[in-house]
Amino acid sequence: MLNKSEQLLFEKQAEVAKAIAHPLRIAIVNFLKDGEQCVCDIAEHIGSERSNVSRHLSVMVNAGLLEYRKEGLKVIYRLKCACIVDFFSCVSRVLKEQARDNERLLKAL
Amino acid sequence: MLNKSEQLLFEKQAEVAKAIAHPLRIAIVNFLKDGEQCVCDIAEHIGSERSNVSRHLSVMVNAGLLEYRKEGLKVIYRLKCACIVDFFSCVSRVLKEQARDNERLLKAL
DNA sequence: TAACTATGTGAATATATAATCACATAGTAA
DNA sequence: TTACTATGTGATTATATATTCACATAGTTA
Repeated sequence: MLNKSEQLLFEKQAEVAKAIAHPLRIAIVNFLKDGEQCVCDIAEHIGSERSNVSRHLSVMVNAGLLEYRKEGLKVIYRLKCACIVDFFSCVSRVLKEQARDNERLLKAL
Repeated sequence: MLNKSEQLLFEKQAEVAKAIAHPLRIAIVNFLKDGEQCVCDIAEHIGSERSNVSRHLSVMVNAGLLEYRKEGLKVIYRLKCACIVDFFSCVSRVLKEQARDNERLLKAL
């Protein structure tokens, strides 16, 4: 059976994973890979309401994925850890494998 | 602005990420790192109802994270891709960074 | 000062996800 | 055959998450 500290660790890990697990947030992370951006430009880039983007950003800040600085009226967000790229390389491998499975399935029909 | 194919990719990636982003599912993945297991033993190990575990397993199968084989009455699940380890190494780095931040904060008080 | 802009948040709603219980099914063993 | 075991699923409920709109706030500019 799982002990308390394992449970706690898995909960923490799940929080971080949840903070990534949304299409808009993944789009934001991909945008920020190329450099820091203000809320307003992020919202325009991903095509969503500023208020909504603002909430998604705060989810990621709370999870420790992003950090920000203020510059006049603007708030500028950036990736806190470049290691997030590793995450996507893992996900991509899963997706590629899925694509291969689908191909095999099609051929078998 | 995001184009259609980018949007689709981010949705696919989010699906995979969501399939990992739950404490019980992370516990399951960690258990399966040491080798394949049947539903019944997984349920006992993580301390949850079999029906619930069964659903979590099917979420991960659908996302392409797990696969299974049947052996008599039992259904035995295993990781489909060992690369999932990379994902956790990324998450761990984020958590370590958070811990460091907290330490700094404490010292400043 | 007043008007403006970027951001964030409360409240409401919509939607998705998780957990539980009861039950169906399929294989096993007597 | 009957009784048993492991698994999965329908239906319900509980909980969490996402979105939108209206508005408040803070800094900017005229």
